[in-house]
Amino acid sequence: MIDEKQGFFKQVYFVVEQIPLGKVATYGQIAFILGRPKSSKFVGFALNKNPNPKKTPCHRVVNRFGDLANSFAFGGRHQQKKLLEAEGVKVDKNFNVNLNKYLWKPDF
DNA sequence: CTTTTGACTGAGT
DNA sequence: AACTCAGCCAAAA
Repeated sequence: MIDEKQGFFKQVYFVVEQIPLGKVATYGQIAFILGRPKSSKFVGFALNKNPNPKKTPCHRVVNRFGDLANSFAFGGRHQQKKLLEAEGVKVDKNFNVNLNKYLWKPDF
């Protein structure tokens, strides 16, 4: 569960870590889970800091259209695309994923 | 302490 | 869904 006593960023990392392999989540969705549906920016902001790139699968987080983030801390969109495809998520040449198929359905 | 910032989103045009 | 405007609010400077 989410420890609300921890920082907002911490919660973001926690939720992102819960995204199952082969699925993706949107910033707004994560923000909603955290109780701050309007703070979608901060989801990305938190990942931008990305203190734990090994533990936080930022590549599974996309915007509401299913497009990969404009910037990417791991080393570029190509890297992200590669990581997603390695997990069974098909990413097209425009770095877009099929949300209807791959969107994560959280249990919260 | 105040101000800036930011990987977004939704409504309006 | 193409583009713009504004809101959202925690962390960093």
